[in-house]
Amino acid sequence: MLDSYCKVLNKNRFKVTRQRKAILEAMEKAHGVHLTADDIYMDVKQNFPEIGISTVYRTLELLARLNIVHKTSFDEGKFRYEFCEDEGHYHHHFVCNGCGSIIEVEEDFLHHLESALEERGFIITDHKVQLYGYCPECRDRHTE
Amino acid sequence: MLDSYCKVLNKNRFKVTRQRKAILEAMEKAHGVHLTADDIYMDVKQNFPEIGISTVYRTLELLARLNIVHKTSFDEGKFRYEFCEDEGHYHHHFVCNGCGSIIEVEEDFLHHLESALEERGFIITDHKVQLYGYCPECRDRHTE
DNA sequence: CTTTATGCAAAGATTTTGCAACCCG
DNA sequence: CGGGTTGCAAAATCTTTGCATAAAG
Repeated sequence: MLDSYCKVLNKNRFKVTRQRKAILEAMEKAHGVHLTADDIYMDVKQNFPEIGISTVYRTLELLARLNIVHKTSFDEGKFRYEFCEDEGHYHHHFVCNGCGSIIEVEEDFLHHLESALEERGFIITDHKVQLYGYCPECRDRHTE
Repeated sequence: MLDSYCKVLNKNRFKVTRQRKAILEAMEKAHGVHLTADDIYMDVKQNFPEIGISTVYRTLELLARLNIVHKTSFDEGKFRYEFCEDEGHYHHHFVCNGCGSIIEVEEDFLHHLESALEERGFIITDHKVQLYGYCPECRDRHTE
């Protein structure tokens, strides 16, 4: 798992440093949880006090560029990061208005999502869908 | 339109100030566009140079609490604001990876959304779904 | 060894807050 | 009038950047 990420780094001629390994390990340890840069910084710092927060940001940006981690905003004014493979290509989350907990959701369509969650005792008050891609104007520039 | 928002302010014992009216007008003028606080600040400043950016933030926060505007992040590191009524309760957006333009989408389910957009010449590369509400633990506290 | 990566500190960007002056109702 | 509201400046957050030093390959 961790090794495969290191291979991706090597393959792209990026160095596998202690810091990068520590960050990947911290994220692996918190599997399924959406971490902020600061969450990761605090965790890595325990065993690696010299690490700087800028290294964490730079590493996360690199991992995002390599499609190893996914960077998302849950409308909190900061970003959270998770491994891409945790949910494949698409991202379905439930955000609790009460405690702010973020829960992964598996189903494919919204009405399924909602009724499945409500059967499990959740109350859905709102949802948001964001599609990403290329609009007709940018399409040709992209496919060239 | 603007009047109805002022009524909501009055009804909740908030004052209808020149600044609040100017901010609502700026948002109405840009109907359908998702504005940042700074977009609104810059626009209002043209006819109202004394306005402060903190007034814009405080007003937007108030309007969001009153369900007049909706505050969302499009993963840009800042928030954007739009009138709630523009799309009812739910929020469907298309974000172009090329130019960053944000386009409203009407349909109700993801597969419909995607095929409809692709028929119109869009390329969909990714999507994100976020549901908001209460998890079973927070549910009772909320419905009390 | 050479190049990339790091840590620190400083800067940027966005948003929030304290407080005296101001103005809506 | 009186209390909510504003503008300003300063602070708080989160994130990025410049640069000399360190370390990976």
